[in-house]
Amino acid sequence: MNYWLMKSEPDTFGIDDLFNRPGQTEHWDGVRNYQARNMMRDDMKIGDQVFFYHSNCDEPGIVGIMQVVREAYPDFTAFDPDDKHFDPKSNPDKPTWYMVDVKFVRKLSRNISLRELKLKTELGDLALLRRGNRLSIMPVNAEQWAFILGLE
DNA sequence: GCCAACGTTGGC
DNA sequence: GCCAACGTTGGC
Repeated sequence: MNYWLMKSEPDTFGIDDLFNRPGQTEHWDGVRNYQARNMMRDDMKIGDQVFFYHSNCDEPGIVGIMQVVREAYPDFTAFDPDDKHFDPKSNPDKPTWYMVDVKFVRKLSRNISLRELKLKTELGDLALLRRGNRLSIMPVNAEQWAFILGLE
């Protein structure tokens, strides 16, 4: 089993939005970065555990846990001209973009903030903390996962 | 709102 | 294939 971290802006889709979805499940659409897509398409498996990270907000940080419940399939929002993430170069016969379905597992008892994570030398290799990192999906190794949960 | 970092685009 | 211009991300 693998561990991941996925970012979302709480103003757009936060942990509470996932909690309130039917079945507490939602497709993770709108990823338009090849590196992030490749991880979803090639490496994300059912049962993988994912940190839900709130980005671009007052207190960016890890707020909850979800799990992968459906493996990669075409991101249909790329075919919709009215969708914010429409991509005219992607077509249903040969989709460029993929998504997975994720299900709410639990909220953390508190927001483990980016500010706090940066202070932990144990997390030196965490992609989130690397300079200039902009990926919206990134791997977390087992040690990092356990360490972060230990901060809760 | 600013701006650093980085990905993408398109002219050549 | 190079690289300048441009767009986006996301912390601050």
